[in-house]
Amino acid sequence: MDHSRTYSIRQLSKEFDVTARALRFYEDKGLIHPERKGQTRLYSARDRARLQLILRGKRLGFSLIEIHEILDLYTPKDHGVAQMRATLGKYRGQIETLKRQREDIDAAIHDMQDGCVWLEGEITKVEAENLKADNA
Amino acid sequence: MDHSRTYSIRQLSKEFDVTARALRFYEDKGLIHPERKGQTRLYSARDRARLQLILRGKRLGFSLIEIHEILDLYTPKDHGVAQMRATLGKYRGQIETLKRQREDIDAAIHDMQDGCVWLEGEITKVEAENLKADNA
DNA sequence: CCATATGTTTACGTTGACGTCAATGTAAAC
DNA sequence: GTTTACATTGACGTCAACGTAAACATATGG
Repeated sequence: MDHSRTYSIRQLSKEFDVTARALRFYEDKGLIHPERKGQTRLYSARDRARLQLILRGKRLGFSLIEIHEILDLYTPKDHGVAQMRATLGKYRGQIETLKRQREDIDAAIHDMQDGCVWLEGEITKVEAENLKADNA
Repeated sequence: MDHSRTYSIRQLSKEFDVTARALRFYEDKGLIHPERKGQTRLYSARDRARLQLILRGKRLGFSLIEIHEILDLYTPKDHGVAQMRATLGKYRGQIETLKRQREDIDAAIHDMQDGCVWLEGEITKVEAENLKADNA
């Protein structure tokens, strides 16, 4: 994890399996701010980290706007205690959101596991009947 | 949880805070199939349960198409052992998907909690400095 | 009897998140 | 030097997931 190297748009898009178009789109929406060497974009390790956060946010079903707000929480801006307290509140709100989401996931996993157990039972049932029929 | 009663479109939309338009849309996409008394829709407890699953899927960031496939897993269709085995595979795949998603969530929660701790530290730091300045 | 509330279908509008060109630049490879 | 590969910026297209508006039926209370 070399912190000083840079990445081309192709390298990043390949590594994370997103299109270059998507990366430019994220930049357009203010989610990443890669440097420019002339015209071409140079992504830093920090940009890479932000991209990881973006993609994780997407996997969790957040919109780009929401992800933008989340990313803002990661960029330190110490504008007085009041601001910091407000940011702290946002952190906690975000944690609550995520926890609720985890409850949803846990419920879904349990449902699916119950379904698995039931289905396995049904399959063994049918197989038992097939055996009985074979022996008749 | 009376299993025999029915719900109007308004009742459901109010209870789950979705518009009637959305409910009709979900029906259009084949996600729910309420009965009709004449023209008007009558939602059963089963439809209500499916709606819950739909909304949970949405909260988890699944598309309506994906949710449709998930819902299919909930509707029993015993078409031979081969089909059941295939369905079992889909169940397990879905479980894996959900578990990966939970790892994402856990990571995000940890990040946010780290951020909280750090921010709390910064705030107390600044407060300490303010105190020092007051005593000077 | 009429207003109000709730229901319906059909159709077009909108927003988000990109995809898909087109026209152009640049840099390495042959 | 020219082809090849990858870069750029617009501009328009597209798909999902609804919103919104029009035009109408049904029923219920005052």
